[in-house]
Amino acid sequence: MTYLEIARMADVSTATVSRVLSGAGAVSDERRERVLAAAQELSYRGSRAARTLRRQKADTIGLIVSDIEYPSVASMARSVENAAAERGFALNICNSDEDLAKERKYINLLIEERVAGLIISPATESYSALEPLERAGIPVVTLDRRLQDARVDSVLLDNQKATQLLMDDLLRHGHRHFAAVVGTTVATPSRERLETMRAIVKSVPDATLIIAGSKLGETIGVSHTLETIGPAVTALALSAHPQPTAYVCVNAIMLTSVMASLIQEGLRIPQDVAVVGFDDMPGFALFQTPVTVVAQPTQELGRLAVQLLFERIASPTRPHETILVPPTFVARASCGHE
Amino acid sequence: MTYLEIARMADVSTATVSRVLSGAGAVSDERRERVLAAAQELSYRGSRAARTLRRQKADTIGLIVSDIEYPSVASMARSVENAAAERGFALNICNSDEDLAKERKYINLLIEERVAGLIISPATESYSALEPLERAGIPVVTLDRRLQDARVDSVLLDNQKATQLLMDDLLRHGHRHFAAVVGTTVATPSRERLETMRAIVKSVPDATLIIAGSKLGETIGVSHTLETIGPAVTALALSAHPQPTAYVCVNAIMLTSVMASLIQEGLRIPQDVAVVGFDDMPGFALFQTPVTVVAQPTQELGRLAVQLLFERIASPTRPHETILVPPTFVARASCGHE
DNA sequence: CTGAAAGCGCTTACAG
DNA sequence: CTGAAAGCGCTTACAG
Repeated sequence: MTYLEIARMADVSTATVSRVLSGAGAVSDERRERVLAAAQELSYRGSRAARTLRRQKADTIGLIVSDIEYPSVASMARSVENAAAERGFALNICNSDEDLAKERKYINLLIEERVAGLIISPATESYSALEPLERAGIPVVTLDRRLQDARVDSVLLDNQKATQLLMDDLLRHGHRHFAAVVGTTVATPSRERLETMRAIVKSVPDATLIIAGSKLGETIGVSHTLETIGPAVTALALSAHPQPTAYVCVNAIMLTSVMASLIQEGLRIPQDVAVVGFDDMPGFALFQTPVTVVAQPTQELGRLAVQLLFERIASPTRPHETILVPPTFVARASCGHE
Repeated sequence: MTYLEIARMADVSTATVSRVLSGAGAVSDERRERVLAAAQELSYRGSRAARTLRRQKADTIGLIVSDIEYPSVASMARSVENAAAERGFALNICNSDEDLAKERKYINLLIEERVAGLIISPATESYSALEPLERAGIPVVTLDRRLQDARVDSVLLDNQKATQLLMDDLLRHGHRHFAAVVGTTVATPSRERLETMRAIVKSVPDATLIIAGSKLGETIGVSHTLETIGPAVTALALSAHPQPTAYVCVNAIMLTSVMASLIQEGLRIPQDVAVVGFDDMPGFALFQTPVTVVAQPTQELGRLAVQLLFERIASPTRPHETILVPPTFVARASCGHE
């Protein structure tokens, strides 16, 4: 099961075995054959740990996401996995649940794994959480999010544009009173989308905006979010003056929960209130009121993140880059009355 | 960054450092303090590769699923991750896409990682794919699926019971002509559900059953499945004699796709046809026709799989166990007319 | 193109 | 409770 056994069987040195099996270094055809035959014969199975220890670097990249249960996150993760596999790299996926302590734990784990690089949707926009990675010399790309200071490469949706698309449509449908349904506003998507909404609302006479979100850490887990966010948002919004007529939801799960609560309150969509959101989801087209959303090109986001990461690995000193990916507006019925 | 540096700073041996930091072996309080202080001071970060190489076993377990983009799969994976983390184990998640070659590749990868155990939803029910794991001495639990011969521990839904619940309801609603919407029938859930449907249909006079599935390997990826399965199933079913009035779908994505196609064909649900399925999904309650399903307790399935795996690790020779978890019937509107 | 040899950072009998 | 020393399975300058 080790190079030594193969070396003996093939009557070569372990160095030669390594050169053949790792694909690095020139070996004569004749010896190569013998090594390959011996490896086959012994049904040799390598030790990634030995290789990693010796090279001080694993053939693995890390991926820290908020929660892979979210459909768009799962889609990005699949895309990252495929792109990593194409390059011969394994992928280590971790869920932070927007929890800084968990994020720190997983960052430490991945450093101890000596991953060749890390793609992360950081729980905050502060660089400090990522500092240990820099000290460990591990390249980082942020996905779906970015940092306040551009000290890493980033790939994310053009949130400003996406929000604009949604708001334009709602304004065109006559809406003036908005509710922003967000989770933590410490992370990029919610913060950027909320900021854009604020700016737009400010520019429209008599328009209002309330923030109907959850406290940090309250939206842990899809099923929990599904249960809690709708009732919380609905209670807040229905007691506001003026009451919002348009709900803009930061993701598909929150949207589903909010819509269910509004319907339960007896409100009709879109006659009484509009409900739109970011992220498409299978089934949104089949809802009793089909859901208008801006969709993220999740596959492309994942692919670009991997591409950027490997470019960074290849040239560690190149200037940092931020790629903003354009959203797709999917007009269905939930955006409101004329 | 290594034990040697800590050992020097704390004026102890590397053996003592190891005993303190790995938590194994008795060390005097005084020395323990010194080691901990030195590790802190040097902001020490361990090498999992070194530990794994030395112990010939990683503090990691593997999880091979069909496709984590499926909502119920993601939910199980999260549950497995949490249960593994509780025991101090990292988790390595791989997607096989029901592809035997990919599955083999990932099994090899996890063997080379020297994982302490593997939880897998195998792409077939044959034991042979798992044989390399036995040779490598890696304990295995199958999740959501089982093998033809009970040579491993298994945790899965009670598919017979689940199918019975769905079929009883449809029969009560007057349906006699059924379409089974399945993916590959090589894997457990589809096979067991289909078999149960066959048996039930056989026992009801004049009842018919058609299999409206996809060829093996055709259902790769959620978005692809979503696009292709509905049209394929609809085309087949609408040309059948007699035409099915009830569609039983093996998972939430297929159900969504089939429902969309049927509606597009002008059929009303449930007045013209009933559509029910396995696996609940966020939003099913908000569909224009809310969807009747049997839900899987995905969290429990994941938790039980980890529990079984660690019991197997602790006692490798105990008899194999298969846990059948009961389904939950969620009656909504799509199950049909009276 | 080839091999001898050192060494990556841990753990673990073994002896005391 | 403690330390010296071997060794897990690879890779990689180095010398030829």
